Order: sequence, then structure tokens, then C-alpha cells
Amino acid sequence: MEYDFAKVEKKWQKYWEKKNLFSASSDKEKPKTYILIEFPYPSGEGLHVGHCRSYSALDAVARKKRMEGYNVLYPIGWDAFGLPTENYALKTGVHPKIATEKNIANFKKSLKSLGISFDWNREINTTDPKYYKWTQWIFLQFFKKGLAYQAEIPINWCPSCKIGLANEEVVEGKCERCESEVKREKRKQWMLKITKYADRLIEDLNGLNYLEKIKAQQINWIGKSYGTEIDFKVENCENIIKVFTTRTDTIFGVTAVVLAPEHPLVASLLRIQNSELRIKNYGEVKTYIEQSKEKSEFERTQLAKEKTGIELKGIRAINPLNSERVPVWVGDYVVGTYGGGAVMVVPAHDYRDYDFAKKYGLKIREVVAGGNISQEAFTDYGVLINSGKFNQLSSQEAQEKITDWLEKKGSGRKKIQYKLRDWVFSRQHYWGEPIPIVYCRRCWENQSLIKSGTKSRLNYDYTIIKGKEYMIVPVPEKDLPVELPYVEKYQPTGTGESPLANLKEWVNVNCPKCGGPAKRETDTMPNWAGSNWYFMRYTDPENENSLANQEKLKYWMPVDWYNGGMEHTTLHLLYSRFCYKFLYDIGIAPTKEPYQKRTAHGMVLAEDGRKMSKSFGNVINPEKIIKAYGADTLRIYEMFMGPFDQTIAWNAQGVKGCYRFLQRVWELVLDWSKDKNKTSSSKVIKAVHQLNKKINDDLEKAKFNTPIAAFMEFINFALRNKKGIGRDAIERMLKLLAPFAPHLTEELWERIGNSPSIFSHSYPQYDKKCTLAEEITLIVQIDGKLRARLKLPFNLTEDKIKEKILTDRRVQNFLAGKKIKKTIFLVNRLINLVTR
RNA sequence: GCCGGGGUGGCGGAAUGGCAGACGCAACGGACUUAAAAUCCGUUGGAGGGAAACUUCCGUGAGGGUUCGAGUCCCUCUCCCGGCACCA
Repeated sequence: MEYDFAKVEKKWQKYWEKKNLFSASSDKEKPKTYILIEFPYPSGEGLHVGHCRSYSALDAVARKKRMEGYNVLYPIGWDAFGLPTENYALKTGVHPKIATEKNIANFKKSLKSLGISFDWNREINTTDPKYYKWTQWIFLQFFKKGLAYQAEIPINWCPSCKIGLANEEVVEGKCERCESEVKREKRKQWMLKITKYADRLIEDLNGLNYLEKIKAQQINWIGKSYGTEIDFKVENCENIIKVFTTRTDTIFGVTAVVLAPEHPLVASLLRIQNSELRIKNYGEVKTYIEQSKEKSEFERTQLAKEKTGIELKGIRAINPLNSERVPVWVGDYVVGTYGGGAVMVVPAHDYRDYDFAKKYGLKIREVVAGGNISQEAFTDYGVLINSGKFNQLSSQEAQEKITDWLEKKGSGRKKIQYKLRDWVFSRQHYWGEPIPIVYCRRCWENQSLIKSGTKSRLNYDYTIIKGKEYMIVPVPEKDLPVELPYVEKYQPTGTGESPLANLKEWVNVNCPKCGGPAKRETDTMPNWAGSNWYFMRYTDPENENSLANQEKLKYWMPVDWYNGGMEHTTLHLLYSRFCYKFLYDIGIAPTKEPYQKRTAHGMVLAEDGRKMSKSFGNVINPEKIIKAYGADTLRIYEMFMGPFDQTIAWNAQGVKGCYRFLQRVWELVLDWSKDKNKTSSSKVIKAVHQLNKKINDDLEKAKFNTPIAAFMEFINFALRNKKGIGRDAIERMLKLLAPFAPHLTEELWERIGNSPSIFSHSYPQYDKKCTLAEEITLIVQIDGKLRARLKLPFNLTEDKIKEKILTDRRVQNFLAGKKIKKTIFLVNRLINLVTR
């Protein structure tokens, strides 16, 4: 009778594998369901209980769907390029390729012992050249459509390690490894034009079943705002400063214009020597700009809450509304990459400008009535004052009228701005997909010979390396993949280039276009490149002619349910939606959106409430749990521990509770099987159908903890009503439990004399009639307070019930000396006698 | 500061506007045992009354409101968590 989970689990895992029970079929007649979990990064740490939470829960969904007759795709693969493996290689000398293979083997072993019903025939690996051939192919399509381009942008630079750092390697403004201050250094980077898709990325969220908070976070991140671009002419020259504002109504309150240090006008003004436009405090300005350029993002945003700036003395900008001359400043609190990097300063009606004006003694002019500007900025809407002919208008009216006026004069226009920036697609690392681009000097010379008036666009068609022009030549599709060469040293080059730059024999190639000497791009792609489209590859993982067959994509896409971490909402989720939309535009992807439904699981913390980490020594190893209690216990616990989307701390005692529960199931079923000829009592039938309903309803809503509780209740009930349990109840219960505790239920299914597998049997549907009892408990309230509970037959009328309850002793007590003024009656549920 | 989501026993948490605290853990009492572990049975929000079956009052962060009735809806405040953050 002892439940030997180790033996049982191994037995069924072998059985499933042998029968190939969970591989998605190619039968396109069947309705499909595509269930997806974020494929893991196979780290050296091994499988985490957090992975198990997501995989177990969605496994229950997948298994249930299969029993319901769907053709289910529930695949797994490896997102295996990335920094930790490269760092590990640097430290230990173990090649990333070897380390990755080892880690994958380790993960695979753990996952198999959990018995997740993945379709292992479709396993993919982003570091496999057969896979990244298509990652590179997608990049080439971006390039061809002009959505991949180069730009000089500042990266995180560690002056001591002499390498570029990823954002996650910068901790509080310092290099993670050597703790020196991270600086900003401009480097040429590949960029993807995600901004072109900003609107669609917002709008198309509409039809999708994403957790509301996920939609909100994405919309927030894209940060669309409607405003006006206003031209401020610079006095005595042709230059124009374009500022972006959402508060056109405050334009009469402008007392200065502030430029970001990166603003192109600043550099060009510094170059001008003509006396009219000479910056009087040239030296100071130059120093200020150089200092702020050196500042890291962290210093500029986190540390420098105190605004700094410097006036460009001698330079004035002209307010187009009232022709007023206002001073021009440079301040590094102005974001260079947003809204053109220039703002109009309206101290009376903006907190930031108020601070800035107070600090540097700028004028504060009130133009919207309603606040007390001697105390603080007034940022609400109001009625305009000191605004010439726009006085007396409300802010909203004024915004329209002033924008109209500006548009007529040609000195302003409506504009939409986004916070979203283009995606930096270059990494100066070894362990990533090589970018399939070659730089050719001869092609440049050829084209300049042929066409003297060249139309090539800088950063799209040609680039400049060390002062010389080179054509950007894409590697022909037939030559893909550009394989990542095997190197012995992954040490940084010290120049900010990737370690690939040291491999002369790899870097130097013949130009695929002209055959001349050319050089390869040595940057690699970011982590997100491989995960951008992996869910498409699962539909046809072996395809050598395209990233996936069209018919297969059409059948399987979109993903019906995608679950992953909340931390991927703004990066992976947004990037992959963008990539998919692009592939839709060029006729590869069959739908506008890749994921129909998106949920997120909460983190699993250690018992002490902190993050699990080797350094805290509080890591829970799933394999150890499996050894001690079995995979089914681990699965059940992970689902039972709390609401699926919530962060939750591990509790070792809670695991034991789940183990006890499964043992009771075991005991109940085997005990029952000693005498199988019982028939179910009506109480039992009712209970098991109610259980059935509960499971169906809750799984739809991504609730996994309450179904487990319902099973526990049922088992407690069943152990007390053993006599009334028939085969129908036992079988129904086992089928319902099977998606949650697959090994245990397979074994019991077989032991009670059924043929395996339980998963090839159909999922039970509940009968609504059976969920209703012939007897109900009626709640009796007097003035809204519970005063009695009565067991009554089903469907009694109000009058009959009233008659009955008025004879109840307690009810009589509470009604003594009172008159019933009103009665609220809900059939089979409640009666409320109101005396007030 | 802005945008989300929350605050319910000793703990994790349940509750289509209608029985607050399901289920699990822990704790306590008992059974089994030489003993412990495991297992099983019972008790367990707080305060009061009763010999007892039982029974009364209070109770879901604070205050107000809507309603016959509020953990649930509305307003104000407060604290916690997540995201964004000088985005004009």
C-alpha cells in the first residue's frame, strides 16, 4: 500500500516517452492549442523552483486540453546565448559551447524528472547554427527594409575594464566587476527601428487577452504623448530651436529655453566665432558640456536630482507668440533623446522649471490663474492671464487656439512623441549571433566612381570607420549562417570591440559583392534576438529552407496562451511582438499578433523572504524536493502555494502538506478498490460534479491554487463517506486530478483496472443538474444580520419559507416587538426580513 | 511624482454585493509507540455568558458614503509591493 513515488514516477515517465504520448501531431483536422512557456536560459545554477511553477501550471493546462481532444503544442527549448556563460568562460576557461551543452543536459535531466509533458521532439537551441541561421536571416530582412541602421550612441563604458557593459552589469552606476564609475562613451551600434511600430504596438493590444497590468506597462513604456512642436528662432542667425510641449497654453510664461548638452545647436554655436553670435562664456560652457557628457546615465538621472545648467551668454531665442527675447541655457536635466532635446522653460507652471528658475534667478511669470506661484508651480489647467489675446480662455481652449495660430504662422505644429527609443541591437561580446554584415571599401570606391553624385545614405548603405567610408554589404542569404568561430580567448579587446575583432582570419573576408578585401562586423546580437521568434520555430523546428513552413505557421499561430515572468513585459514581450509584426508585414507571419493570451507567474522567494541566491545559501533545489517527496508533490505545492501571479515565499512545511494530500488520494483509491461494487450516493455524485465545475471554471481564470484546495476538500469528504463512493466518482476524480498529479493518477488508473494512459481518455464534463442538491441551506437574516440557517428542500417559494422561519425560536426572539416592513428573498439562498 | 496591484487569524491564503476566515501550515490536546518520527482523531479570529447542548457582542489598514445587506461598490486618507521616472 505504500506509495513509492520514485518508482511510480520513473515508470510513467518511461511509458510516456516510449509511447511518444505528448508530441503534437501533424493532423491539421484537429483543433489546435498552442501553449507556451518562456524557454529557459540554461544557467549553471540549474533548474529553479520558479521555472517549475510556470511549467507545472501550464502543464496542467496542456494535459487537460489534450484530454479534451485538442492537438496541443507545448514545446521547450534553450535560450542559450548570453553573458553569464561568457563570464563563466572568462573565469574558468571552459568554452561557452561546452558549458552550454553541460547546462542544457543538466536542465533537461531535471525537467524530465518533473515529468512535464513537453514535446521533446521539437526542442530548439538558439546557439545551434541551424537555428541562428534564421535569426540572422531575420536581421537581413530588417536591414533590407531599412529598419536596421547604424548610429553613434552612448554605451555604458567601464574605463578600467575597457569594455562596454550591458545595463544589467551596471550596479548603482558602477561596473559590476571592478566597481569603478561607469562612463558614457559613444560607439557605433546597430539599431532596429521599433519606434516605427509604436502605434501598432499600442493599438493591437486591444483584441488581446493579456493581464491588464501587462498592457498598462507596455503602453506606459511606449509613452505616447500628444503635443506641439514650437519653433524658437535664434536671434541674429538662421538656426531654429524646436521645442516639444504638451502645454502650449503656457507659452506666454516662457522665460528661457534649455537645450540638452547633446543638442546639435550647442556644438555648432560653440564653433561659430562671429562676434554677434559668440558665446561670451565659451570656456565655462565647454567645461560644463564635457563634464555632463562624461556622466553616466545613473549620475544624470538618479544622483543629480539637483538641476544644473549654464547660460549661453549672448544667445537669445525668440518666442514666436510675443516676439520676446529669452535667454538660452544648457542643462543636463533635459533628456537629449526625447522631443528634440530642447524645452521651453515655464517656471510658473512646471515643477522642474520652477526649481531651475529659483536656482538660477530666472523670471517666473504666471499665465494660468488658479495657483499661488510665490509658493510653488501651478501645474493644473486653469484660465489664461497675461497672455495677450488669449486671455480668459481655458487651458484646453487655449491649447487648440494657440496651436492653430502657430500652424498658420508656420512656427509650430501638432506632434506626437514617444518615450520608446529604437532598439540597440549590437553587443560587444563573443557569445551571441554574429551580425551578418561585411564592410567593403572597394564597393564604396566603385560606386563613387560610377555615380559621382552618390545617393547612398550614411548609416544605412555606407558607414565611416576611422575616417574612411565603407559600403555596408549584407551577407547573402545563401551564405547563412555566419557561424560563430571557435575562439580560445574571450578576453575583451580593450577597444570596446567584441572579442571577435581579434580573429583576423575570421574578420577579413572577401566581399560577397565585389570579391575585394572586406571586413566582417564583429558585434554580436543581444540575447533578445533568439527569443524574438523562437515560438515560430517550434511549429517546424527542422526546416532548412525557411524559418518555418507557411502552412504550419498558419495552423499553429498565434500562441493561445503564453506565460512568463513580469520582468519580460517591456523587453522580450515588446521586442518579440515588434519582430512578429515586421514578419507579418513581409508576409511570413500569418497573424498580426503572436500571443493571444499572456499571463505572468510571480517569483518564488526563499523561505526567509529574500531572493534565492547562492550567496545567501537559501536556494531550494527542485531535484532535492523530487527526491524527497516526488515530482507530483512538487507540482501540487507550486500550484497550491498561492495565487499564480503573486510573489510568494517557499515553505518547506507546505510541501509536506501537499505530500500528505497525495498519500491520502493513494490510500482512498486503493482502499476503494478492495470493494469496487459500490454505487455512488447522491451526496458523492453532487460533490464530484461540483469539483468538476470548480476545476473547469478556475483553470480558465489562471487560478491554480483553488483547484488544489477543492481536491483536498473532496478527498477529506470522500474519506468520511467511503461507503457511498462508486467507480464513476473515483474515475472522474482521477481524470480531474491527472493534469495536476500525472504520475500518481496514471498508476492508480491502472491499479483500478483501467488501461493506460489516463491521458488518452476524455476529460469529464460535469452535469449541471448533478451540481445542485435537493436540499439547500437557506440563510435567514434579520436587518441584514445572520440569525439562522435552515436546511430546506430545493425551490421552496417565499411564502412557504416565511411561514417556516416564523416558527423558528431564534427568529421569533429577534423579531419580538418588531414589524416586518420588507422582505428580500433570493431563491434557494437567502431571506432577509427588514424591520426598519 | 506618475501608472499598476494590494492590506483578511500566529503564517500562506479562500470568499458571482448575501454564512468572513474554505484549503493548507503552525500550535495545542488525544490515540498508536518502550520512546521518537510518521500516521490518525479533535480544538484553534477576539472578548463575554452558561454545568452543558449552546449563546451574545466585536472583527477584513483608518474614516466617511451607497445599499435591506459591503472584505467586495464609491470618496478621502494611510501603509506595503511592482513598474516608470527631470519624457516637458
